[in-house]
Amino acid sequence: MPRVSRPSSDLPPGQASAPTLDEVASRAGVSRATASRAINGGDRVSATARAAVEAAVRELGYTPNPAARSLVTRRTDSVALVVPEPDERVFSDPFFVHTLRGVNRMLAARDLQLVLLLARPGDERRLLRYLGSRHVDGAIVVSHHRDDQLADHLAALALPCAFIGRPWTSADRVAYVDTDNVAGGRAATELLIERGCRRIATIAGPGDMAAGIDRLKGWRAALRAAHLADDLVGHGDFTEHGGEMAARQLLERAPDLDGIVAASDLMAAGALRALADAGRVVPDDVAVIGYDDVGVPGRTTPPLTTVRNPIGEMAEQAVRLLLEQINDQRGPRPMRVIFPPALVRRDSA
Amino acid sequence: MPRVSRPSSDLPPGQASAPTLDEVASRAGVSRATASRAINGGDRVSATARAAVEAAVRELGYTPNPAARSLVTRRTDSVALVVPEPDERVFSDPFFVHTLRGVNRMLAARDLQLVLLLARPGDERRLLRYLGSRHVDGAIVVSHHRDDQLADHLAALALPCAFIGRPWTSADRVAYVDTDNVAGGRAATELLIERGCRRIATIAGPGDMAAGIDRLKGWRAALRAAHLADDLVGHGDFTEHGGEMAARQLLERAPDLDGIVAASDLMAAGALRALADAGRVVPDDVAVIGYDDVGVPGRTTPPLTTVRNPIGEMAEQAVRLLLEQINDQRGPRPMRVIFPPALVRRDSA
DNA sequence: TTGAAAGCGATACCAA
DNA sequence: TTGGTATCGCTTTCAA
Repeated sequence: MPRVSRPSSDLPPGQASAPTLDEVASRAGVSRATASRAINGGDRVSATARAAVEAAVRELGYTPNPAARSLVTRRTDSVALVVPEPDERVFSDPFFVHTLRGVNRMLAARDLQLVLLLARPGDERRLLRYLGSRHVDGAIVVSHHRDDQLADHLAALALPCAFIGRPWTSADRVAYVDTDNVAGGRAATELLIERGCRRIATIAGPGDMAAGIDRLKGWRAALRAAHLADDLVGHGDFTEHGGEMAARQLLERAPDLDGIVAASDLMAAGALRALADAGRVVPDDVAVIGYDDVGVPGRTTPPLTTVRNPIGEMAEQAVRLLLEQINDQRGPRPMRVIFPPALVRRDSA
Repeated sequence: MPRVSRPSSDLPPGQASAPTLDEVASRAGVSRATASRAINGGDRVSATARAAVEAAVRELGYTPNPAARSLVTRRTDSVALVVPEPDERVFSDPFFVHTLRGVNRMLAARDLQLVLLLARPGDERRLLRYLGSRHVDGAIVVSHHRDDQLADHLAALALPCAFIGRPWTSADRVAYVDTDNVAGGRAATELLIERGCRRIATIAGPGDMAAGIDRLKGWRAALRAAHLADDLVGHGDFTEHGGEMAARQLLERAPDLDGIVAASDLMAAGALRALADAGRVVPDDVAVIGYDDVGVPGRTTPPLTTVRNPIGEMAEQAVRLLLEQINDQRGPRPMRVIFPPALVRRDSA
């Protein structure tokens, strides 16, 4: 049992109720309307009035009541980041963490607050209810899975939204940013082929996420174009452990494999570990290439060659797409930004 | 350059403006007041009226406007989770991730929304402005550092708040939950002593966090009580990499060390790696003990003996402390809940 | 440039 | 149990 203690205290009796605009106005000797203008747009206010209001604001420590404000502006100045992930896996993936930080930074720059919506499968109703009641001006959705049908629901809500990563359904009805994952998978595979690999496996991502499917498709296309076998498919869940397990199995199935295309850096790192355990030298015996290029690649042994996902720009564009919808009163409308993949060569391939 | 495309679309013209309580009321054939009662408290409403209102709500897809509601209730029904961490490190620490999830779960159970406030050092003003303007009903603060003086500021704001981990300052003015880190550090060290270790090092946490300092203090107390040397102090930053580096240095300084007390599991995992590289067998050559017991310990080789931090319960109690303040109109008042440490024996010590 | 006044959409008091 | 109405704090016409 925990120890609970409650020190005796003689704190001030209650919360000093926050000052209102009225108080600011009367202290500044102007009307509430003028005070409001001085604080906001600032247009059409005399310098004297503005100065007086600003002084009053400072002296009183005034902050506008956000509820009152958004009741009339119909803006909440906050944006939801929706993460439809049941478990904590998402937080251990640098891709997601950097996305979160990128989005947060872009929003902060525009004085918008991020509201984190962690949605477990059962929470979906809650989630939609929250979004539906306009607590937020819009939503950014990451790590989207096949079954949540989030895009359908959001499109139906007519709530401005932007997906990071192409949604499974309603891709023509909602805005999203993505990289060309097919091209990325293909480029990664072609690099190994050029290097001389002939027995190339892949560790694919989850089958219920667009990125996983697309990168696999790119791998397959490259192999077929080169008339190489495309039977070596392992499956991981974007985690390091999953990548390690998958690599072990692949090595068992095909001891002659000489290349691995992993659908994420974390999985590639796991594969490196499995290869080291098996006594294979990277890249001489087996070349390995990852995906994402964030956080992981510099720290592995050897440093990972990978396909770069421009996370910062993706977050930036997602916020831009969202704001366009929020500001254009016409409501949600589809738009997409697709980034080309970029190979980053280090030492693993 | 990214590819931008904007498919032609013929979407519905604009957002159907959300239905208001008035519309619900008139559709149900009752007054707005009755409709409000039926939807909320539900007390003092006839069964007929209630049924009519509920039907109207369903047909119209009505959701209360949160801004209007909180303008009068003076509640926002949302709570901030404040994370004063400059970098993404915090997200790679399972301790933090589980705390986040625990808090989110407890809040969701009470229909409160979590608002994530990631505060970089420069953002401190922004942060306080946000909290000061009563966007949220209260705040939970984790991963608190010496320099941010957050506790002082929050106490001054008179905003209900609860810290997870004892705050540096104002510990007597704000509520917090914590584990007894001194006792934990001591217990961990005593375990190694009982095991027969005589040259025991520690990898301490950051010097600007209470948990880091306290665990170090416990380690020192145990060694002194046993008349053993307490000179082997390494420093890490709660990361695996930091733990590995610290362990390497310690091994160099004291090749005869036979025990390591790490202030977090992640750092212990790093130490395990360093020891393996150095050819030391754990626990026979060197016993290792971690701290936290979440995520990491089962996955290391060998599995980590550690000190358990009851994260779930801590999150639960933090939310409870916060809600007590929110519901008792008397405003913030200090309270603490301290959990006793619990050793979890596995194979590393 | 300024101020008076009309909402925004809910809750809650008070009579009925 | 119900309905009328004041109120929450702010923005935004509309006249002056």
